[in-house]
Amino acid sequence: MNKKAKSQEWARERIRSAGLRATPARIATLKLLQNSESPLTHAEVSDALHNLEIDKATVFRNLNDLVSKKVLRRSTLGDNVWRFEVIQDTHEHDSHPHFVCIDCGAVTCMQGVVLKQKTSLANPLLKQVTEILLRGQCEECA
Amino acid sequence: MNKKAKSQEWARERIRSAGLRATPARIATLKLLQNSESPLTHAEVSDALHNLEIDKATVFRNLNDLVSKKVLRRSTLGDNVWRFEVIQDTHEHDSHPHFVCIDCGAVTCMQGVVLKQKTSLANPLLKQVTEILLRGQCEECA
DNA sequence: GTTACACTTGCAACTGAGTTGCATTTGACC
DNA sequence: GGTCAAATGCAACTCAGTTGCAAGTGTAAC
Repeated sequence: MNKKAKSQEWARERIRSAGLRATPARIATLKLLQNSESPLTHAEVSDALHNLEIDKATVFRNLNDLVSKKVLRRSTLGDNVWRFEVIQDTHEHDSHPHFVCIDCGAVTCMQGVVLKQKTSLANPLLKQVTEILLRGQCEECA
Repeated sequence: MNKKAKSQEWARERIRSAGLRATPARIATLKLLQNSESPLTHAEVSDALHNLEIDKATVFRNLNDLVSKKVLRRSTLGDNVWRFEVIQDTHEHDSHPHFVCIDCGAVTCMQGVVLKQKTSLANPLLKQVTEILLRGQCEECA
C-alpha cells in the first residue's frame, strides 16, 4: 500500500472507530488536518477542499462532529474564529497547560507549569478545571 | 458627595484623563463595567444600557476606544465573543486568570491564583503570557 | 449483489457579532 | 454663546457559524 492510500485508510479507520460514517468529505477533512502543521480554520478547510465542492454547512457539521467524538480539538486563538487540529492518540488524556501564540497559532505544551493558590482561601472552582490555556506571543513572533 | 455621584465623577475623570470625551454613553459603560464582578460582553453592556437607547455601534466603538486607551481590557474566553473589564489602577499589569464554565458560559475572575514553574528550568514562554484561561464546569453546572 | 434506513449532504435562509460610511449632534475649550 | 473635532445614530454591510428540510449515500443485514 502506498503512502497516499495508507493515509486514506488511516483517516477512514479513525472516523469509523469514532462511530461516524466514513464519507469522502470527512476523510478529506481529516487527512488535510493530519498533514497540516498548525490548526486550521473552517474557512481554510473549506478552501482547501473546494475542488471537492463540499458545502460550508457540511464542513462545519463534520468538524463539529469530529470534535464531539474527540477526533479533533477545537480552539480559539484570540481572533474569534475556531481552529481545528487532530488530537494525536499519544497524548489524548494529557492535561498540562498549552501555550498558544496569538500571532502564528503555534501550540506549545507547557510541561512543568502549575497553577497555585496565592491565598489560603481555597477557590472551589479550581478543582473543576479541565483545560488550562495560556495565550501570548511565542519567541518567533515577539 | 454621595456614592452615586462619586462613581459618576470617577468614571468621568478616568475617561477624560485617557484623552476621550466624557459622554453619557461612555460614563454609563465604564460605571457598569466597574461595578461588575466579571467581564461583560458587548451584548451584556448593550442590554444593561438599553434604557439609555445607545446604539450598538456606539457601544462597540466606545468599548474599543476605551481598550485602545488602556482603560479597559478586552479578552476572549473561548466562546468567540469579546469580553471587557476595567483595568484597575492599583494593579494595571495584573492579568489574573479567568474561569469559564463550558456549560453555561459564566465567567469568574480568579484573583489569587497564580502560575508557577515546577521545575528550575525556566520556560521563557511564561514571560510572554498575556492571558490565562481556565475552562471547566462551574459549581452550578457540575 | 440488493435492499432498507439512518446518517449525511446540499441548499437556502437565518442568527448574531462586529464593522463602516455618512449625516447629524454634542462636549470642551475659547 | 460660538466653534469644530469628536462622538453618535442609523442603516447597510461582512463574516462565522447554525438550522430546517428534502434528497442522496454509506453500511449492515439479508
